[in-house]
Amino acid sequence: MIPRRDLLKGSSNSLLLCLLEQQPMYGYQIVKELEVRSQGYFKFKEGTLYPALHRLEKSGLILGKWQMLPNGRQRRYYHITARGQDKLAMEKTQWQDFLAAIKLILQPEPASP
Amino acid sequence: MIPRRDLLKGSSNSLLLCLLEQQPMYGYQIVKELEVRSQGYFKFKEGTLYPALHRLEKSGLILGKWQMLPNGRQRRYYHITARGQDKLAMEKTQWQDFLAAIKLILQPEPASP
DNA sequence: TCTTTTACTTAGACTCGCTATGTATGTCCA
DNA sequence: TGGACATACATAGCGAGTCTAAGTAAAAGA
Repeated sequence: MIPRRDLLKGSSNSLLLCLLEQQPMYGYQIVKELEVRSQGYFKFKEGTLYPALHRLEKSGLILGKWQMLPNGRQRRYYHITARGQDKLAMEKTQWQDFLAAIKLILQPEPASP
Repeated sequence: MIPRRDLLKGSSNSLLLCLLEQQPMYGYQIVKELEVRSQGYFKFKEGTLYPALHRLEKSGLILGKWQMLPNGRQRRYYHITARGQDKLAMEKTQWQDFLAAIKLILQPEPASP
């Protein structure tokens, strides 16, 4: 199985919002979580993930909060915002529309009788 | 319905190969055909389509042949090659894998008992 | 101590879809 | 005849987003 990660373009935002809707997470955790849940398919690179998170935060769709761990280390936990939830709902719909359009090409409808 | 054409990235090659597998077509026809079949969803721009066709031809996946019309005009008909058919079969599989991975994120599997 | 893992950041390359423009001809209608 | 519109292909340059690659830093484990 060869993952086609270029298919990701345009979907990564939705994936991230979707994860963060389920619970707040930090970057490194997101990478691991995506990999585990997709059974190894998604392996976000840092160069993909962090800029994406920064973009989402800048757009007000997520909010990052630094959190201090007992051992003194810091993690940046991202929470989805209300705007982010609206956006996610919209993107899910758009994703369905896209799939439907693709299906029409791959399996052309027979002409109506 | 707002088409999310950026989802197209990485899928346009497959779409084109898929169309051309069904029958040889020329550029302008492809644009129209995609729009009709997808019920208006896909509206390839020239700046998307023609470079894509050139790339596919350069990779040996399709083959363009100029054809003279009775009225003296020329059209470039593209045919899928054997390599193109192999590639398409592979991309369909990869597309399924991608969908499966997405689904795992959107609808997390319940933990096994 | 040394390696691996955790954790975040960013610069630069590359791909690919888009806008915009150019060329040229055919068709339809007034 | 002239103008508008559809047909038909091409490409330069922009922009968005993913990747490679490198840097920083500290905890955990061998």
